[in-house]
Amino acid sequence: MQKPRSEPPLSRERIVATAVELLDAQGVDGLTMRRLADRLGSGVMSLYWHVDNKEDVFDLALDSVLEYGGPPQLVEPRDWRGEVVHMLEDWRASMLRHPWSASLLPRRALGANILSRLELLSKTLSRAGVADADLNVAIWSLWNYVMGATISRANFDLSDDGRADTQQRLTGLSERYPTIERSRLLLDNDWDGAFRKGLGFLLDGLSPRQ
Amino acid sequence: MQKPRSEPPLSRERIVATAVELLDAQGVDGLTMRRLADRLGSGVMSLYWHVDNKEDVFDLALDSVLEYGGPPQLVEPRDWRGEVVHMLEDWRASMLRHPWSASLLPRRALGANILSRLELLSKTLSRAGVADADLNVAIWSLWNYVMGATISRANFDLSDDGRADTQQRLTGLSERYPTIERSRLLLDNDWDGAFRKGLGFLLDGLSPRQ
DNA sequence: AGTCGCATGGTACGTCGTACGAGTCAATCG
DNA sequence: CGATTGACTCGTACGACGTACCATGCGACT
Repeated sequence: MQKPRSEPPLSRERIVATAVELLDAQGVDGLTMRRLADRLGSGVMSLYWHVDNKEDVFDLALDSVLEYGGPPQLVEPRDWRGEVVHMLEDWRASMLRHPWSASLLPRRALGANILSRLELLSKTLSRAGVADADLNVAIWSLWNYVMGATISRANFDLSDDGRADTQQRLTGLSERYPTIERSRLLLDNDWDGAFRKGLGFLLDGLSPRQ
Repeated sequence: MQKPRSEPPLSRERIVATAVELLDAQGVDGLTMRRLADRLGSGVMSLYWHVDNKEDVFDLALDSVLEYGGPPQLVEPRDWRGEVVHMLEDWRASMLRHPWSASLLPRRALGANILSRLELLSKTLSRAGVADADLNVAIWSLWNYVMGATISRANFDLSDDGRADTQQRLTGLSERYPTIERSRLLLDNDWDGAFRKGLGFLLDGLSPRQ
């Protein structure tokens, strides 16, 4: 008589993967150690052999979601703008696939995958001829832009339940915020286009002057 | 024999103000309904008469910290760039005075004070001659930049306890992230300067073309 | 056979958010 | 004047949480 052979043994990787599943399904508040253990078919305290504490799980889950595969071969290696845009759009897409990551990131330290992306960004801009004095500013500006855009967007996804809500809240406020209303700022759904266009403007500003 | 006359009556305002104090002192996880009630000299459940639940407290505290007094009289009314910069720097400063706000913002809906700032931004850019088609993109780009910059900065404040930590972690990683190391990206402390400079680049990119 | 590491998980403690309902007190009404 | 009402306060209690502590099982090595 052996165990139902249902579950492979616990491991850090399996825990993290399952945590990501749970976060995707239930959001930040939906992840509890008990639920996580349930899904893994293990006892709660067994997790603590592989993981320091719940914060650790958050850190690992977040970093695991931010891996970058690198630019596609299609891109000309000299096309620094294309490389930067590709990496940043991939970054944003990764986070939007897991909206909880946006609300988690502000409280967590920089994981390995974030540092890799920053390193790549740094190298690319440097090769593109951005002056050393401007390099850090450029990197932070791009990073900030992506972070802000992603967080705003993810936030809207969460707080809108089906748009009708916002629609209503806004018409109630339209006389107090006329310009917002007129420009339909909060109803414009073309997030991807806006992201790309704004990124373009930012890169325009950052480009080495001729 | 009367009560020690120590505490004024409960009110929504007093609750929010005390919540902000507590958040300032103890951070996001330091705010509990019990501690809040203690500080107010009241019973825990009394809070629930004035406030829906803990989430509500977070929302109110956040919005209360983001009020904007408007630009100083010194600024030429035609100086749209100055106005925008002033408002955005004030925004950033307000949030950095209360670092918990940065980690709270990503999960909350837009409060009245945030909408006011967006409205002001919108109006100013519109008057400055930004094309209608670019207006939303411009607003979001600026908002995103400020959000990202502030969140990153607040996060560093929290996670660095005294810098020595980061210093050490980084020297361990210097061979893996050479460009970051070389540019001293994570050790450069001139956050304010970087913010202003990056904002300048962004505004350059957004400025109406001549 | 005995020992030792890795790995698992049951029990229990302290803390949390908050539902429920009983209590106080001033203003209002018959 | 007593009765009623509404605004407000709060003690108790419940279920869920993170995790400290400790007992147990298991394969490898002596």
